[in-house]
Amino acid sequence: MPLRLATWNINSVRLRIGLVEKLVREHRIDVLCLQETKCPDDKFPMSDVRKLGFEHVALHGQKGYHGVATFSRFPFVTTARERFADKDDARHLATTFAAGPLEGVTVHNFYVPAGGDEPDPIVNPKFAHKLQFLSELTDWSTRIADTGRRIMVGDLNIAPDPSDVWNHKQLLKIVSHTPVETEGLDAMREAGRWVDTVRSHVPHPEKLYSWWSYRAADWEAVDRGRRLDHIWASADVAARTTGVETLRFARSWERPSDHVPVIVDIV
DNA sequence: ATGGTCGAAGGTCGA
Repeated sequence: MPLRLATWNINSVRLRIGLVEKLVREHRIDVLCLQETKCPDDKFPMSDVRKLGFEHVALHGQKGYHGVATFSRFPFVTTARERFADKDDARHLATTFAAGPLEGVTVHNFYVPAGGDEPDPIVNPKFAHKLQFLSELTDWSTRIADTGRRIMVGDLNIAPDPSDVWNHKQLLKIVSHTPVETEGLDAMREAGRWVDTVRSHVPHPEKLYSWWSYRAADWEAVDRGRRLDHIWASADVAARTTGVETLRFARSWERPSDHVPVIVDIV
């Protein structure tokens, strides 16, 4: 049986720990990477996580905002909590597996800044911050490009291709799909020799989304989604992926996150 | 063209 690794922007882990349980039990998740936990480490619902069978837990949280967490059935060591773009935001967590199917593989769990509404770094410091974060991710990717056995997952807050958004032309000036962002993400992927494992299994131009705004009255009927959540891997690990799932129906779970889980199977 | 909804914190901000 392949290992199942999931990434999910949970938008408050304490509010939605029940949905985490549903995901893990119904989809046999072995490694789970969460973003936007919005939870300080000392308030994390650890006993619930242990009850789900995750003996190995790494946290990088802060009060109120951001926050990432990685759980696993297989042992790992936490190898980094890097800071980017001159801020101490909790947006990265690296874990390196010590045993199991991912032995020797490092999983990087990221929550990239959303960037605010106005796609102009001059007037919008949040967008400037996002672009700086992206630039530093490209440098970081360049530094590890010659190494194998790595996975990068998370909410990258960019939908890179026309088939990753409901309307390419209409979103060109909307933060998450502007050319400076999509080209930046492409540059980063190439710098790190990352393989977009989701698109390896669900090729363009098939539409694929992982996020739908809370603001739409009927998200499913309108279906104005974006693919903001990603699973990338070095070529050696990408070659071991046997399939991916994007759990669109999770957007209809009770009191849902605005993002849905994305899952990859690895042998 | 506009405004629409969430969550955590908590006397708003970030998404």
